[in-house]
Amino acid sequence: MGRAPCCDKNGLKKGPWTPEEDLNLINYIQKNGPGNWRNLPKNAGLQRCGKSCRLRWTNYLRPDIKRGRFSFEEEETIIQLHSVLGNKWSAIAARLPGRTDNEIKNYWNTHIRKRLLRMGIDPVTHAPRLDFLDLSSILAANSSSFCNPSLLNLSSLLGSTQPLFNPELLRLASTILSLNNNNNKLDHQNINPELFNNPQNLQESHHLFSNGQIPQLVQPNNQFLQTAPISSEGFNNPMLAPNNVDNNQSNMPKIISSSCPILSSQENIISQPNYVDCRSNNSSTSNIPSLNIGDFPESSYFQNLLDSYSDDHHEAFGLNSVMSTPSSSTNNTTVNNNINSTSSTEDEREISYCSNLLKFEIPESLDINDFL
DNA sequence: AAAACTATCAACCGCGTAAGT
DNA sequence: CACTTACGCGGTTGATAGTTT
Repeated sequence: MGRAPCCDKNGLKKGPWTPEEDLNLINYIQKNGPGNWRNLPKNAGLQRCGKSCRLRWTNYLRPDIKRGRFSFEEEETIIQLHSVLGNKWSAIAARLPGRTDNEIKNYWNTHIRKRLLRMGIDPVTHAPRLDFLDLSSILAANSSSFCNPSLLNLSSLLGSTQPLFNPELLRLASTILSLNNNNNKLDHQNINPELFNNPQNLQESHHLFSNGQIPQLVQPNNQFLQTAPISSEGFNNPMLAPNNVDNNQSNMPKIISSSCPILSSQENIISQPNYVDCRSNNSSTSNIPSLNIGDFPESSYFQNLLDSYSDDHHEAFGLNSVMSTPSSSTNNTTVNNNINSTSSTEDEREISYCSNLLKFEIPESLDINDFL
């Protein structure tokens, strides 16, 4: 069955609305209320298609529309909801009072999507993607820093806009570690467990485990990445290593700390309930939690990062809170002390996701040419 | 100063579907 | 039940403002 045209388009105006047209539409809707869009233009004396009138009203003229920059909380809410709902812009907009689906869609495509790509996160699946990264440009731009044998802060290496749980960077870190290890084995005690919380990094870092055994992980799609049993020798497994280690006992590059405001717990170690609890001092396999990320069928890597953060912060950003209390997200200002929710710049927001996750100390013997 | 390029966002288009006849 | 109509949604376009060269 052919679709009926929404209106007769002959002689109807298109393009940007004039102030007079806006006034006509506002006046008419104030008197008669919205609805019956097909007849509205004729009744309101507008040479417009009803669809155009509806769009103008719902996206621009409606009195309850909130205009201006999206707050950090709104942005976080959008990301979380998108990880669950996908491109259901109207559903997302329903949870963001004052924001229209069109506005959210535009903001997603022009800001959030690009940021996620820079972070190495697939904006569709919210899963880490190595192929989205242009690591060569990053390295080239910072090669002078690499050649400096002194302390290298990865944050400065990446510039202020580069996030630090970028999977490619984690892979680079893994490579640095492996290249500089004379025994081609890791000194597990110096490894930030977050390095392995990314399933892809974990998969690619399989050779880094001295015993070749990697904890079992379940991806969001519930497929097992690694099924090898976990060694009972906890110290051979970086995910289970105690955190009271001596960072000075090796000439390995040292991952000094993890202090990402979103990701880290007060213990400076990732609390990632859906993965391995790195805080455990007990190396027994019996204490390894079930690594199932299936609480939400469409949960994502990023989702879990955010949720892990929220677990430690009174569910300030938990998915449940977002889903159940549409307006709470915009009112919540307790999320993070490091995040200025209203005045943060684009770069600051990105940094807030993951700043200072990793800091590396690069030994003098390391040759940057190996990476270029 | 001007051309070229990029980012933004309002508006349009076509499709799916609920509601009406 | 079949058909028609209207609405709402998501993808896309294009005008314009801003930035870079």
